[in-house]
Amino acid sequence: MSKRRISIEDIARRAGVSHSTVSRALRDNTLISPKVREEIKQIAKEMNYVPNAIAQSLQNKRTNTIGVVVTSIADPFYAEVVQGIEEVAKSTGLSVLLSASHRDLEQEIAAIDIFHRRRVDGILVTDSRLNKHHTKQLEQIAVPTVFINSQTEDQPEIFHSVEIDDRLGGKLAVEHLIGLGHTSIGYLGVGDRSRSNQQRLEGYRLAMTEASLPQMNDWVAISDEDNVRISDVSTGQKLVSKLVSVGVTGIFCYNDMVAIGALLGCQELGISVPEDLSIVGFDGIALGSYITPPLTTICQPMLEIGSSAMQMLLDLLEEKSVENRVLSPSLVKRGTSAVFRNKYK
Amino acid sequence: MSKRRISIEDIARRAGVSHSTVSRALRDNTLISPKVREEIKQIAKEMNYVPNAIAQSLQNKRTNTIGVVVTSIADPFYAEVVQGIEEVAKSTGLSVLLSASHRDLEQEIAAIDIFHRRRVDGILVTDSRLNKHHTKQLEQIAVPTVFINSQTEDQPEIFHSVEIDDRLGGKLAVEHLIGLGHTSIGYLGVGDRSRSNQQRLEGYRLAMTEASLPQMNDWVAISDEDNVRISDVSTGQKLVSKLVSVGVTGIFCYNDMVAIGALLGCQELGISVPEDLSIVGFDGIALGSYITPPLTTICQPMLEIGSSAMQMLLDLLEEKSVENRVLSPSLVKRGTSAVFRNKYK
DNA sequence: CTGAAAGCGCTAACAA
DNA sequence: TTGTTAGCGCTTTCAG
Repeated sequence: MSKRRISIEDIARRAGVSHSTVSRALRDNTLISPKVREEIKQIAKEMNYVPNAIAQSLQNKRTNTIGVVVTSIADPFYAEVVQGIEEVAKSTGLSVLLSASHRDLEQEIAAIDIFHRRRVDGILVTDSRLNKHHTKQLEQIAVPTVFINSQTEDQPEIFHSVEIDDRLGGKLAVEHLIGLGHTSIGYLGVGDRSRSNQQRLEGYRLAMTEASLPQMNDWVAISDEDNVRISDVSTGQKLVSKLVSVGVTGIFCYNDMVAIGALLGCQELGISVPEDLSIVGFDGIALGSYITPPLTTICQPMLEIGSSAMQMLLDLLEEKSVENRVLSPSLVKRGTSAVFRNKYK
Repeated sequence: MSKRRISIEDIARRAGVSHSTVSRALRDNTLISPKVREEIKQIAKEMNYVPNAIAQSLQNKRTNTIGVVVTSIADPFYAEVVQGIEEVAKSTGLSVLLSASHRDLEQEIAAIDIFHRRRVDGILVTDSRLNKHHTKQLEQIAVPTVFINSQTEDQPEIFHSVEIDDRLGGKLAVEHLIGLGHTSIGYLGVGDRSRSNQQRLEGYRLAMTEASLPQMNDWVAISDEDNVRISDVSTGQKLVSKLVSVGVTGIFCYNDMVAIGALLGCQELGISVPEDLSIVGFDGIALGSYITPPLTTICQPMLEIGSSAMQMLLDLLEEKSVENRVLSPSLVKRGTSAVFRNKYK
């Protein structure tokens, strides 16, 4: 905090009033006569007074700060979500503290704990790993918390959340491929995001079943959970050959980064997309539209996810009752998916 | 901050000691006998005590918080820089408040102002628009501040900064193209980033001059500064045709997003990269390596920029003297640049 | 080794 | 309409 700053006492002395008069004047309290109010504000300005938000917080029991836990700051998906969050936070005068969990439960808990000490007014957590064993802790914290796309399978009911309908997304992706005439369709998933991966896979199965299409075990490739942490791109790049070798002509990938990896893998293998293989991603990150061919994907409304989670938090702060939200993703048709054509015809 | 939390007074009462003893015990002050210390810690744990960082800050005149202003949270370049910042901040027990300026001076100032009220210990600003007219204000704020890749042309000496050597970067890019045999080389820049655009252009000119290559005015295309704010990708996409029509065979783009736009533009125009045209970007964002062909670029050490700016701030906080840093970018050869081949040979 | 008391900068009863 | 006084929860002299 450095040096000595001007305080309301300094202003009071200069204005020949008490410090509480200054406090009131600066906050436009109508008890103070308009004239005095203006004078005091003028003096404050002259003295370059900057209110001490820390002292205000201690008194008001409100920090006007929220904490946001993201998996990684450089993750293009959550970057957009955070942008949505920050915009509405800023417009309501809230500041945001940001911390990365790297999908690690320990780090997630540590971040929440720090937020707690700092007495943030609310917390937003993405991709949470918290499960019911932590429910008690969270209850004690007693800070309004909203989870965004939580990875917890057994989510306690007391949790507030904004989520994407992963199962619907998976279904849409696969239905799209089926609509293009594909019948041998694979799923390329990640092992370290239990819930969303599971749901997207369920969507895949659902679509296959509804279309009365056969399902082979080896049409589903999921990266090893306990693997050294490798990037989603590498996952896609490595596993795509496995799927191709068992004859699928369309692949639904867990997300856009995996899909891009798959695309890269195809290039290496000399497989043309979408001529030989159709690929569908998930997320709708900007990157997807810049690659060649542009990626067909299931788009999550990222900004909206962020802004509505933030809005939910604001409601919670005002003690309004809120309802968990499940947002729907939508298909964005681009260049990596095409009508099935039998090569050997 | 909600409800009533456990305070050291509560613990003191339960332990039958004074609150100052508790305060000392919890911070492992050796004045307190080891036995009492342990007891008190035990009680604190049982009572789920969480220290109030706000009260501590008020007393200590230190918030253990830094403020970071970025142009946009979803900007892939600054996202990586912030990641570098956050990592070292976290390791030193500092939390980071994040705010976006959208390259707007007003918003930048507003963000800094809020950080000031919140009494952050230090501030990091990327792409700053602040000029010497604001020097006084900044001096008054008297909070250690480090600028990252500032856009200010007349940077006051009192500013601390970490910058990339844009001119060197530009020179490297163009020398690379010259080395490939290109002689008609264009620059595709942006009008709203005065300093870095200027410097990169200078690097371009320098390389051309040193190679005794001719320079045409219409080989340089720069987006209209006062234009409605359009994305860098659109800038590249729109302006590339202009450059191509005047016969350049290689283009150095202001940054990777512009380069990607240029690439997209080429696709529309039926121009093959790198066969008909070589393109070099700037930044080295991950995205560049996922597109086809992968982007040749001038890479900035993003994580290092972030971590060294943060390190500089830490030194400033410890009242050490610091020296401004200018980091060197480096060429990353990938697929968008190739040896010049005369089509009409 | 421990406690009493002051104070960080502010807000808000309660008085005047 | 304004001033006095008491805290918010903590750290830190200064006594004991």
